[in-house]
Amino acid sequence: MKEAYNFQKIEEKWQKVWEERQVFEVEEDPAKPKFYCLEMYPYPSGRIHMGHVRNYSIGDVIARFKKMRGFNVLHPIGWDALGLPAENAAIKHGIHPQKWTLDNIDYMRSQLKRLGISYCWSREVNSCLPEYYRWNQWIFLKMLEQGLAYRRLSWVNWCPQCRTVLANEQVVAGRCWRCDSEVSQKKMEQWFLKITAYADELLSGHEKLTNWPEHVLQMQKNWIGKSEGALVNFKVPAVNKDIEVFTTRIDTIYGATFLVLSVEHPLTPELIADHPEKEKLLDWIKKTIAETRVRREIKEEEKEGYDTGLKAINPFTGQPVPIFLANYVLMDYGTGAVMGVPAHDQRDYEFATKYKLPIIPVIKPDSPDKQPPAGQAFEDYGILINSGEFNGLSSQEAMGKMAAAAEAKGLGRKSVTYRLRDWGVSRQRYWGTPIPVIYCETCGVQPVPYEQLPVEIPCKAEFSGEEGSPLERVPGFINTACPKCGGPARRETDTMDTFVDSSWYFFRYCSPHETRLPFDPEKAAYWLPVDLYIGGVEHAILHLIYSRFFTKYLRDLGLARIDEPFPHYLAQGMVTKDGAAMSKSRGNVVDPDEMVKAYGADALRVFILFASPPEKEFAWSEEGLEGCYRFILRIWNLVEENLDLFQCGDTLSAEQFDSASYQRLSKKLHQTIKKVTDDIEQRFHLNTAISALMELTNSLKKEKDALRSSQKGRELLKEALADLILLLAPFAPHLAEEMWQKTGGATLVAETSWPVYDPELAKEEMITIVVQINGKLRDKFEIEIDTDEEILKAKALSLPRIQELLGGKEPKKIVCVKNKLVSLVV
RNA sequence: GCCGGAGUGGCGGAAUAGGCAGACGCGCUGGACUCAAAAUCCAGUCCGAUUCACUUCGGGUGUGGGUUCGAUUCCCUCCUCCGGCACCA
Repeated sequence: MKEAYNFQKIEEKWQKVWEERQVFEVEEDPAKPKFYCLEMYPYPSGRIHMGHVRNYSIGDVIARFKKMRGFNVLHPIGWDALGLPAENAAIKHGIHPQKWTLDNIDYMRSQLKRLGISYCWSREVNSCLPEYYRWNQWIFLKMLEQGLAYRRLSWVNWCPQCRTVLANEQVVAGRCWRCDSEVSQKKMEQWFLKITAYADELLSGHEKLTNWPEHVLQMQKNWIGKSEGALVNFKVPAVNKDIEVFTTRIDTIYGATFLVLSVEHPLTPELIADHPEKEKLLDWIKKTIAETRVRREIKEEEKEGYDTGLKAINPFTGQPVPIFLANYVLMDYGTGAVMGVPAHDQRDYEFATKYKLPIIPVIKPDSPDKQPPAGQAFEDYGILINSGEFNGLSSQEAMGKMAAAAEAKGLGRKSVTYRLRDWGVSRQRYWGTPIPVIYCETCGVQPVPYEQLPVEIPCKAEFSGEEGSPLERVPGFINTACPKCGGPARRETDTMDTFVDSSWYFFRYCSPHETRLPFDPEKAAYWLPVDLYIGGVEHAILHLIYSRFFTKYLRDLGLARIDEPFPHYLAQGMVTKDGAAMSKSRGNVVDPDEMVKAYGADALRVFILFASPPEKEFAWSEEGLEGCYRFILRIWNLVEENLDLFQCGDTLSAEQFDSASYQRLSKKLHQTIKKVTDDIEQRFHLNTAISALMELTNSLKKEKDALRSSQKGRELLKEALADLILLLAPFAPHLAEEMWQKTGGATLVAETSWPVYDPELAKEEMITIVVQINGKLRDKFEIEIDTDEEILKAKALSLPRIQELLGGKEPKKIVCVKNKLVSLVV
């Protein structure tokens, strides 16, 4: 009696078994090779979406596969549980952020379990619990001690909608990355982490990341933005001060006919102190600062500047040059001051033209065809002219010599500048890690002593949505005693950017209940680095660069022993429907719950892995899902129909051995094992691995009747079915467990070894040789593998069709490739 | 503007080292089963010719060129789409 495929019953059954038997719980085991498989932990927004299903299904295939291959697999999950939406929910629906978050986690955990992902649940990490975020505070204090965490007054990106400060990375095209409202500028005391101290290593470390997608490395490179050049001092006799500029083109310095300072430059007030139109200037400066940096970027405004009336001395020419203030110079890059070389820089050219400043060419193109069109600066390298003793040198030679000359005279030096800026971590928010700092009127800024950690988020607070952090209105939180003098003091009310949490959570998984340190260094040394990290490319810059920074810092603290946390990063593609990313506003969201209900977790997993390779975009289609459901059903029926083979005692007596059929299936089986293994292990092409399983299933269906008519055939059929079940296990684990049990498997599939193929049996013994004439396919023939080229040639020439086409002519040339083809040229 | 990635049937995609383009799946067409439908099973399905037919021929991987006996694959040109950066001195 054939049993119908009841996925609901089967999936529930095996999820329970895995949980009860703690199949995926792991401990360090030096005897086994380890494998740390990690997917980006989710923000508990309420429900799992298809992007999560894809991310976690990919990871689960790898984790289950590695386990079957004998690895000690760590496959953890947790929750990126602090953050803005919880607070918004509190404002909107009056639910406490903690309750909202914990409820969401409970539901999403159940969803992940329903998908059958093989997580080690005892290591679950939750960043909104004090036992986790106290270590954010601990790390922060360590950084504070070493000057890597610091506080300064700075212009910050301010989102009026979210009423908070945003990191540069959270501003996208001048808008808030979350709510899309326009970002303005505000000056505030802010905490920063000195990621720039690691700028060079973050860049050079890329060399070790050979298993990262090229475009992600490129994005990080752009973000770090290293540029090598020189710092040069221009003296300003009128105020007896120096203005230092950064330039990557010191070879053009003889053409520097003016200086331009950012309006925010510290010397600005002094320079305009005696300006006749001081008031007008101050107004303009105010306006320019108010106009956000961000907005300037969008509009690419016309360059606008004011002459301060003062002169600086070009240290190379000795000539005085005017000093301007202008809107196109950024204070937070380089020194906030640049030398204007209008002949060789397009921006300076436009500025000089507008304000009628002299344009002196000092670089000549090394070939006439490089001459730029009229109205444009010549920005390429070339040969120096009008440059005194440096005339005739190439730009490259000149840069070294001129920097050395400047240095010798104490006028400058070689220098490297980065676009990367320190990481502003202050947030005026409630649902975040409190920054563990106390302000005392007498003692100033005091760190919270380690033994007082954690500084907990106070339970009671009001969520009115008014400006400022809710923490500012919790007296019990704010008012405290100074740890140094014991006098009355005030707590910092800013909380940390949630990217701090995710910068080290992968360490915490190694020892999630550690109470003395953020994590146990010995355990971390066993598990780390993460062998495979899988997640969306939207985190290519932020999360992945912060995590690399934290890893290097934790290494320097002596806690970690690795330089890079994720040597292998698999950037998973987006899930789309109707040509666009799934989103509520577009109304094209497909709910995983409904799909699991209708087709089962196994079918959903198989489909989401089958329809495109992991790194590419994935287009949702319910027909496709149905197709995968049918595939699963076909396997189920195939196994059901042949269950008798697994019963003890062979009752079938027919004996008609079909050798051809036997050979075909045997070869197909071993080739499939090879292909599925290689596709998962080496290429992560899970889609082609599944298609190979489909092919094997089709072959089994085709050959099964012929095979069942002999003892030997039945043995092979049995073996093939058993292997098919094992190969299927990483993709459709519930189905595999159920069928494995039905066919008499004593162990759990999850604890069974991966099938091994016999290379001899996987080999083709006959191979098709293609015959081409002038590159066109004209005929083909079958021959034994590894046949000598001479024989191939003879055979090809003897083919009637080829002889006919040659018409008695001798080929001019014959190319023979073993096991491939014979190519004739006439 | 600069940097990176990608363009293959009606659709998602395959071709792993330069060697039979279109595996596998969806969709579609025809057939079987059925009173009928659904489900299932079988066959076909790149385009255009050609043959009663087994067939045979031509074209074909965004465009145009190049290297090669041979190019989806390597090189150059251009087009389109996607992503990142963007007054960075």
